[in-house]
Amino acid sequence: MDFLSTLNEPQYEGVVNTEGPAMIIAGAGSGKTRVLTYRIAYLIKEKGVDPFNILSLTFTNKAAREMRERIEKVAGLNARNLWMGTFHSVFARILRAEADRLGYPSNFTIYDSDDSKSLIKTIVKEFGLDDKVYKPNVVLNRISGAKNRLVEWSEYINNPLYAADDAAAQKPEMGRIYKTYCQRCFKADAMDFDDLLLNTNILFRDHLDVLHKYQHRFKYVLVDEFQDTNVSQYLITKKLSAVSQNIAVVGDDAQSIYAFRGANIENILNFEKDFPDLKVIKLEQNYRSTKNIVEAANSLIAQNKGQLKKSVWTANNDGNRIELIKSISDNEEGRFVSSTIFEQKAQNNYENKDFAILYRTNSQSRAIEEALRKSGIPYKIYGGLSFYQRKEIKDLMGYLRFAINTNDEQSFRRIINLPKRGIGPTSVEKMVVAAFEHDIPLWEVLTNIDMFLPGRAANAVRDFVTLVKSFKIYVDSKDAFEAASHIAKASGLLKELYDDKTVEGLNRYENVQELLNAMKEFVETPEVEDKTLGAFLQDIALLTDADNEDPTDNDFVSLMTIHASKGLEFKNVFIVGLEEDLFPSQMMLSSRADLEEERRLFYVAITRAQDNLYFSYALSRYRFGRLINCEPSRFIEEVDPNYIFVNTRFGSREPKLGKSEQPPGFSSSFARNLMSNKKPVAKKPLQYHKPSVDFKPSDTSKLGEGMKVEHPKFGFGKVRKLDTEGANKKAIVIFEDFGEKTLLLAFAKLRIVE
DNA sequence: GACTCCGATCTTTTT
DNA sequence: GATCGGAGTC
Repeated sequence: MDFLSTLNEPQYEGVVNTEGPAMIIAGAGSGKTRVLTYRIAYLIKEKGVDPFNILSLTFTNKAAREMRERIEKVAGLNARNLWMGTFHSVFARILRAEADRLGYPSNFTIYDSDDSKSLIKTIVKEFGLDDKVYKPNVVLNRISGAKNRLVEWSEYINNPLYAADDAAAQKPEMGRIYKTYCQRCFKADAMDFDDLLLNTNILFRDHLDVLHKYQHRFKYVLVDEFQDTNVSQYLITKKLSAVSQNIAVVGDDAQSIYAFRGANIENILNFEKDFPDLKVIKLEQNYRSTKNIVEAANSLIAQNKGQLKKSVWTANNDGNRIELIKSISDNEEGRFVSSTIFEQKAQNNYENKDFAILYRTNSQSRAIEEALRKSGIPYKIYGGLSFYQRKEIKDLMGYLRFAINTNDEQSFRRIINLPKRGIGPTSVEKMVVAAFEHDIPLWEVLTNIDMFLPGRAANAVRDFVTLVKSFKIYVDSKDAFEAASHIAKASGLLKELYDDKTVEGLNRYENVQELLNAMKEFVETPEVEDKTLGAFLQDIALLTDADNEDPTDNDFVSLMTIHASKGLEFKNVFIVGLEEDLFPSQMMLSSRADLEEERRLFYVAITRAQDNLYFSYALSRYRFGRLINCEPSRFIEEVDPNYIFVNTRFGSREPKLGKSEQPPGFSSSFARNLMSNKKPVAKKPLQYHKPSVDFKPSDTSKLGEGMKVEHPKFGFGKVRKLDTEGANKKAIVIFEDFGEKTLLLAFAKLRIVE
């Protein structure tokens, strides 16, 4: 085993201790992936274990793919039979195989969080509740939290503790919503993300023969990113390895950043309890970063109270100190980042792909993006609105999903009136309710529509049913690409997009083509055995954007959230938007009061960097379309100042803003104050592009034809015509920048200029 | 009952 | 800067 010679002592231990339970605590940059891959390779080559008997669970599909490739390099091609993937994808596969045990068909649909949220929204509406109180996000989080602790709705409803909790939160109907939500999912032959784990637990709990089968099958279980697993996931792995005891978990408690999703650090403690003769191995040498970066990260994380004992160190060079940059605005911050990238590339021969810009929230990418575009630096944004979340893609997917599973309520709602066929929300609601009240599948209501819906709409539904039936024939007899192409055309979706000649319309059309291309590729891949549409949908249901592309593939700067950066490394890293309330996030602090998790997030960001690290904050920033003042993040002060070097390039002189970005009231003295004082002084938040005069609808009573007016959105214009007849008073205004608009006077916020 | 348009509202992170 | 919901119209 020549490859073993490259490992250090604890790494070696981590690889060869394959029998019995093991916990590998791996500090950032300590070669964790290496240990995992070598461990699997060692099992196959040295121990002669059949790859078929190894289950390796990772956090993202991408991590799984990378690991598989690396193992194949070391251990040869038979590694292909490994069971490797995310918890969700692996257990979705098992659930499909055993679906009948749970009363599900094996072609069940997987609801993504958008589907879940809209289902919750309809339920809240049907119950006649206020969706301001029962916000879909909040309700879903509550349900998700329960499921991840294996609390099913029946238990939830009967447990007075939960009822008391919900009553205290002014949401007494939560249990009822939970129950209905589950029933609706089941009826639609659908599982949400959490169901994939919960139902696996139920499957293993209620069907011991199935459990035994998989216990026998998976003789070796490996779990990556163990700190981010939730109770539901942990129990699955625990059950699977109860007989063989060959379970290895790898993780770093300092990098646990998914508690909001139910991740539970206590799993680590439970693991020690559940597997008492456990072998603990600590990887503490960091190979990734300079000494300055490692120590800075250590000094930060030392502030956290709850953590395992571990001391990360490195033999690498000191390297540069962390540069702290303050800027006046988020735009300037963007300019600074892009000019620094430019200089670094010129001076130190870095390529674009050596740079990453990390931020707390996706919405922060905009200002950075603009600056990079202006300086002609190629970049790529990860995350944000993912490809599969785009409307046009979801529309087509809705058709495809419905053709596979005609009980999928969410897809049904999406496509039933798209393109318009004269079936409005009232009719839709009638059909869905009918299915529920008569306890029959939705498809049965549709095929016997005369019994449930009178008149015109029924005809439209009949046509729709005929259309879907024809789609099903295609789905059954053709491959994914042919079936989807046909459906895209015959549904009229493609034509509608094609007819839209605006830039966005063109974009949408291309996106749909891209999806079809992906199917073509899928169908033409020789290793893919099942080329049906159903197989394709199963394949992509659990994909995320991050899985689609490899940042090392091409030469561009990477922009992403810190969460998305987990597991990656870059030579140069910018952490931008280091402002109080943004990072640490206001929301995180107020809702869960978990400063430590935010700090771990910062730790993750810092430890992505190999050579150079930059902290950056802006003293004013656009949020919610408004310019607000910001204070530097407390986290900056928590890093030992010995490792930080304050960049004075911009701080020493008064910043100049371009005219277009100077908000009213942004005087040079204000700017000076911002830069010199530690805390910016401003009596009121700055307003941007908001007219100084209040726009009131009552102003419009004095309106006359030919008058010059101002509108908060459209700017200046001239009234061409007033229509004061009848109940609907209208004004037709020709705006200088936006052309002719018809405004309803009851709502129009017009100000008379002269 | 369906459709259209304007204005209000909201943004934490993700499988 | 998108999406949602309400009001008004067809």
